[in-house]
Amino acid sequence: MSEKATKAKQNYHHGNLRDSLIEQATSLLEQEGLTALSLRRVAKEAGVSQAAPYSHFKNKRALLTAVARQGYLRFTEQMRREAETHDIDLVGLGIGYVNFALKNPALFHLMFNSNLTEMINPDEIDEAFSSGYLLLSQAIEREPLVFPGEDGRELDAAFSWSLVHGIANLIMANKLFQETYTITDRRAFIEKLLIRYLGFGEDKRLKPEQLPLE
Amino acid sequence: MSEKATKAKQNYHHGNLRDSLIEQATSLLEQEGLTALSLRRVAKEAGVSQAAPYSHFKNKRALLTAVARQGYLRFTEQMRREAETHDIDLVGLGIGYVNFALKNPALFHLMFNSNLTEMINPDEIDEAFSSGYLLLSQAIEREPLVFPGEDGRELDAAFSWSLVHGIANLIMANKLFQETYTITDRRAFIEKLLIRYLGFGEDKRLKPEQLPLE
DNA sequence: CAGGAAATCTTAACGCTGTCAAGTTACAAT
DNA sequence: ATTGTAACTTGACAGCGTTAAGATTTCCTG
Repeated sequence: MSEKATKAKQNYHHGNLRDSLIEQATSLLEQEGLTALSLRRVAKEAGVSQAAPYSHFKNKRALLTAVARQGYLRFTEQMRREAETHDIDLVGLGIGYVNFALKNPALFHLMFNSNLTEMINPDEIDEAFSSGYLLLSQAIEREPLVFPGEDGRELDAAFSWSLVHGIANLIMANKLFQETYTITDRRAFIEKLLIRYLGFGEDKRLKPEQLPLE
Repeated sequence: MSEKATKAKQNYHHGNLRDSLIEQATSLLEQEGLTALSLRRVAKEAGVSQAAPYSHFKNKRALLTAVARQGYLRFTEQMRREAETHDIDLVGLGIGYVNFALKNPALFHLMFNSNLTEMINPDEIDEAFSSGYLLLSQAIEREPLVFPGEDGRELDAAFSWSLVHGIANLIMANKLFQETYTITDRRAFIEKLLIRYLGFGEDKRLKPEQLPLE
C-alpha cells in the first residue's frame, strides 16, 4: 500500500493515538474552551471511536492531566528560552509568565486553576511543574534580598510568584484594567507593574518584550 | 392546615424556590465541588422536580451567576466588617481576602476563575463586584505612595490586589508551601508576606487575625 | 366573589456526556 | 502457523442540560 508514511491513518490501529489525543485535546481546549472539550469529540477529531481513548487513558481526567503536564513542559521551555535570550532576570521571567497565560488562557487555567474542580490529578504533574519552579528560584538567587533574614529568599520567591500569578489571573478574569484602556496602555501598564514592584535592585530598563493581549 | 409557618413545603408552589435554589447550590458547591453541582441535584435537594429551576433561572449558568453574585456580596460584607473592627488597613484587608478564599475555595473559584469556562455571566455580577473593589481603593488612598507619579495610586492598587489574589490562588492550587510546613508555619508565612510586601509605610504590627488554612 | 390570566411546577422527551462490557482486529513473539 | 496481547469498535447505561406540553396554584380584574 505504501501509505504508511503519508497517512498512517484509517488503519484499525492508529499507531500514535496517545499523542494524537493529547494534541487534539489541547487544540480543542484553546479553541473552544474547557466546557466544549468532551472525550467523545476528542476521539472523533482523532478519527477513532468513542471508547478508543480508554486504551490509553484511564478516564477523562487522565487525559486532561497529560494535557496539563505537557503544558507545564511547554511553559518551562518557553520561559527558559525567553530568560536566556534576554539574559536571565526576574522581570523578564515575569513578563514571560504573563505572556504565556495570555497566549494560552485555557491551558493556563487547566494547569493552575483546576485542582479544585478535580479535572486533573495533581500528583502526576508535580515533576513537570517543579522544573519550571526551578527557573524562578534561580532568578531569585541573583536578585538582592528585599528584606534580610534567613527566610528572605523564600519570602521573595513567594512574593514574586504570587504577584505575577495574580496579575495573570486578574487579567484573565478581565478585572485588572479600566475599559478605556487600549491594548498599548495595557502592555505598558503590565510592564510598569513588573518593573516597579518586581525590580528589586536598581532601576530596570524596559525589555523589548511585547505582551500579546490579544 | 396551619403548616404554612412550620414547613411551607410539600405544596405545589414552593414559595421561595429561587432563594432556596441559590442556597442549595452554594452549599452543594462548597461541600462537593463544582463538578458535582448539577442542576438536577440542586432541584432534588430543594424538593422540586428537575425542570422547576427553569421558572426562576434561564439556565444553569444563570443560577451559578446568582451564586457568584451573592458570593461577592458576602465577600464584601465580610471584608468590610474585618476592616472596621481592626481599623481599616491594607494588610488587614489582604488577610481578610486570603481568609475568604481559604474558607470558601469553591465559591472563590467560581467568582474569580470561571469567566473562562463560561460558567457564569460576568456582566451580571459587575455591580456586586465593584462594591468590593471600592474597599480596596479606599484602603489604598490611606497608604503612602510606593512610587511617585500620576498613576501611582492605580499601580499601587493593581499591585496590592494582584499580590493578594496571587497568594490566594497559589495556596488554593497547593503550590505555595513546602510540604513540611505545619499549619502554624503557613499562617505565619502568609502574615509575613503581607506585612512585608504590602505594608507600604512604617513597619506594621501583626494583626490578631488568624488564617484558617483548613 | 367569579373567572380568566399569569406564574409556578410536573412529566416526558431529546441529544449529549463519561464510562464500561463484550467482541473484533491487528500485531508480535514463539 | 499459532497464540497471546494490545488496540480498537460496537452497544449499552445512567446522568446531564434543556425544552415542550400540560397541570396546578395564585393573583388580578370585573
